[in-house]
Amino acid sequence: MEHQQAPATVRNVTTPLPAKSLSGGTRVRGTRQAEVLSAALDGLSGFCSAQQIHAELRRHGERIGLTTVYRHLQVLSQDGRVDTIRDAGGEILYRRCRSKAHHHHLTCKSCGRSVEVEGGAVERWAERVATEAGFTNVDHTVELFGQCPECASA
Amino acid sequence: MEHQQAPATVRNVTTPLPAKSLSGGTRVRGTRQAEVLSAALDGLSGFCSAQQIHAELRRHGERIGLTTVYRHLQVLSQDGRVDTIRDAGGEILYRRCRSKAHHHHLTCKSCGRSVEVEGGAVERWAERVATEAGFTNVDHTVELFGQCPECASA
DNA sequence: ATATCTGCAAAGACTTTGCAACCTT
DNA sequence: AAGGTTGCAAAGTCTTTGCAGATAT
Repeated sequence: MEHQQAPATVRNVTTPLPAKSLSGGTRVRGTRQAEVLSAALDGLSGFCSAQQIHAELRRHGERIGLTTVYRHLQVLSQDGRVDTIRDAGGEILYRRCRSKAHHHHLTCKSCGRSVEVEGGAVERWAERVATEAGFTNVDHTVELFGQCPECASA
Repeated sequence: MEHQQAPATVRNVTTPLPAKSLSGGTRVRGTRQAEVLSAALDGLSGFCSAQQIHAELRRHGERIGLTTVYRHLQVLSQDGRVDTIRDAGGEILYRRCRSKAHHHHLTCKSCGRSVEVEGGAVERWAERVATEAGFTNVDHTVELFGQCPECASA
């Protein structure tokens, strides 16, 4: 997986290409599995692993293979339609992007729910620190973990 | 996979290594492997995976098994004597801690070298954002990646 | 002498790939 | 009918564990 911020040397001028009727939701090939997976992602409030999502779908009686789940999530993340992070165990966790802009996540350690936070300040800090060290083309990963209000009171 | 980053010239510094009398609770046995691995870590300027370190040691003629490297690194990280991060591929990367205080890393995507950066600004930002969302007991992970001066000019 | 440490082989966990059957267009 | 899609099985990664033999104190 490549963490590459948009290179400043992008000469690829606007080529919208709305081609397919990408009406808001997912439009790939109208397969049952694709839709079901998409719906599952919409229902998620926090990050989940491919295996968790798969298990959940099966539990609901859906007929879908783990391979398919992995393949869809892979494509979706490459297209930037889902965010991915890695948990402590190295598993990849997925979550549908809410905002299109660059952002970070504040995830609850207990329930897994997460909120997207705007990180202008961090962005500027990263840029500054990098410049001071002579580094260029800087990219960054930032994740916040804590306990959400609900879990804290419980 | 082709994780050919970090040249990580492991200098075979025959560190004197004070006569194995670790104060405190941890008692380590003075084995050749343990010393060699420790020396390798001291020579690292950036993060390296267990496999890279192992390969490097073997290249230098050291007789040490991959299992042993993994086991030592595991213990060292639990004791907080080495930092660990995960690369994009999910591999665990290790590096001897330089400063004891809380800090973050700015790592070169090309050569793997890294510098520790002080993150007061981020800490404050994280705290503020978390509080605004009602979260408590907040923790965070921040990693910066870019291209160092040397690699940029090369 | 003996509690540890080593390291090969095998097991585990997660993810990707090969490929024949299946389904949508 | 054509071509993308699916999913089982097998392969591939990185990492951990079982256990017998080697080693430090």
